[in-house]
Amino acid sequence: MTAVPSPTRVPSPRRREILDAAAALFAARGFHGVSIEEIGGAVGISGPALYRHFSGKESLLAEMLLDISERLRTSAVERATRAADGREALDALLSGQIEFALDHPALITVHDRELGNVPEPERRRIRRLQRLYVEEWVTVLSELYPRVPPPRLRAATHAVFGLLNSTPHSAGELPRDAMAALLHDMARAALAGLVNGR
Amino acid sequence: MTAVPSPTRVPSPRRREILDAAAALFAARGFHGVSIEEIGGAVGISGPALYRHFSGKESLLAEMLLDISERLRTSAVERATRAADGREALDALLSGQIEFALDHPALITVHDRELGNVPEPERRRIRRLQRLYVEEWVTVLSELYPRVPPPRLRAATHAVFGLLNSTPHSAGELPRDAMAALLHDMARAALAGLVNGR
DNA sequence: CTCGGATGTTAGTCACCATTAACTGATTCG
DNA sequence: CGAATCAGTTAATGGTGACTAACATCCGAG
Repeated sequence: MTAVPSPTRVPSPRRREILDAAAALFAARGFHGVSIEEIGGAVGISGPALYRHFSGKESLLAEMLLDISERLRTSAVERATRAADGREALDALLSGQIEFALDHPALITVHDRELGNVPEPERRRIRRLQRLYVEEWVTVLSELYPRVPPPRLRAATHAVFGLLNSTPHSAGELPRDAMAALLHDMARAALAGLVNGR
Repeated sequence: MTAVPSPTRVPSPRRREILDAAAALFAARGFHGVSIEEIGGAVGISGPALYRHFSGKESLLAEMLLDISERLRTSAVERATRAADGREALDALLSGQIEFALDHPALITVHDRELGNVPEPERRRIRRLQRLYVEEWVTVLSELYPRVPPPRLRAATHAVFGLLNSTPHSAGELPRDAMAALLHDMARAALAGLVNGR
């Protein structure tokens, strides 16, 4: 009985390597469009060897999404609490999400595409983390725009995520720094437009 | 030899029904995550009966994406040419995209998710239509913001699409009209932020 | 030195799935 | 009345793919 390492806190480099390769493949052709054999091939081992590292294809996906959700949320909490005021907190959240989206477009893609393929125990946990991440933003925004009701802020948050996560679509259009600045400015303006209305 | 009706201009109600059901399923679990049997089941017929209407699963997807791309683009061209000035044209484009995104979230989802699963002759056509759609926006925007270089406008356009297409994520947050107005305002503000910079 | 665990490999197995074949009942139209 | 076409049905077929089994190799302790 070879114990498959569960969500341990010290992931072997191999596991991470596999997760990265799988993310790129899933982003390109979708979870069901990629075979175990291909994922293995992408890291130089072949097919069933993956079962030495993950208990199955679905749990590989689950761990991938769980990891992404956790990284996003903990980073958000850290950044928001470090900030002095609301405006600074918002900028910190924006920078965090933009950095992540620019550094890991494949993860962004998989993250909002493949939740429906995660089996049920983990699906709930991922959803929970995603909700917490959104609520982190809503909290910051409601300090900044106290007159805007929370459902509106939630919708606005999702809209901003959509804006920031457009990076996989506008891949080579601009150099990284210019893209980061553009997204930051547009997002901030969009949120300001929230309160100005028409 | 039963002639399978190709992209005809008068789609039978049955075809449309099948396309709608398939779109919902693809949006939920991805192209390869849905079986022919399920698609048939969703419209009350079973499995192979689909081949009376489409020549295969891939061509079903191809037709779906082609139809979406065409609707988006022709609507954009019509609206833009009908408008009096740049500002009006932009508002018309915004309204069109928002209306579509609110009415057909599943189509939006499939549209930017599944292009990679369309076989090659049609893939090119779809890409072409998508590019034309983007260029329609870029044209309008470059009239409105003549000092902003086109690559920047293109990136901004993708960002705005991301913002507007967030509707599948913020499903029940707001009533439809409020959501439409919110998205419109945020998008316009985001684009204005394009030129103001910081 | 050797034993055990970690990490691979190749060769099944078993399910599922897209597609085709063969057949059936309606409806239309000549 | 037919005959053809339309729109279904159920029963193969063939391929692919996730997962398991059995076997090999490499190391690092004891």
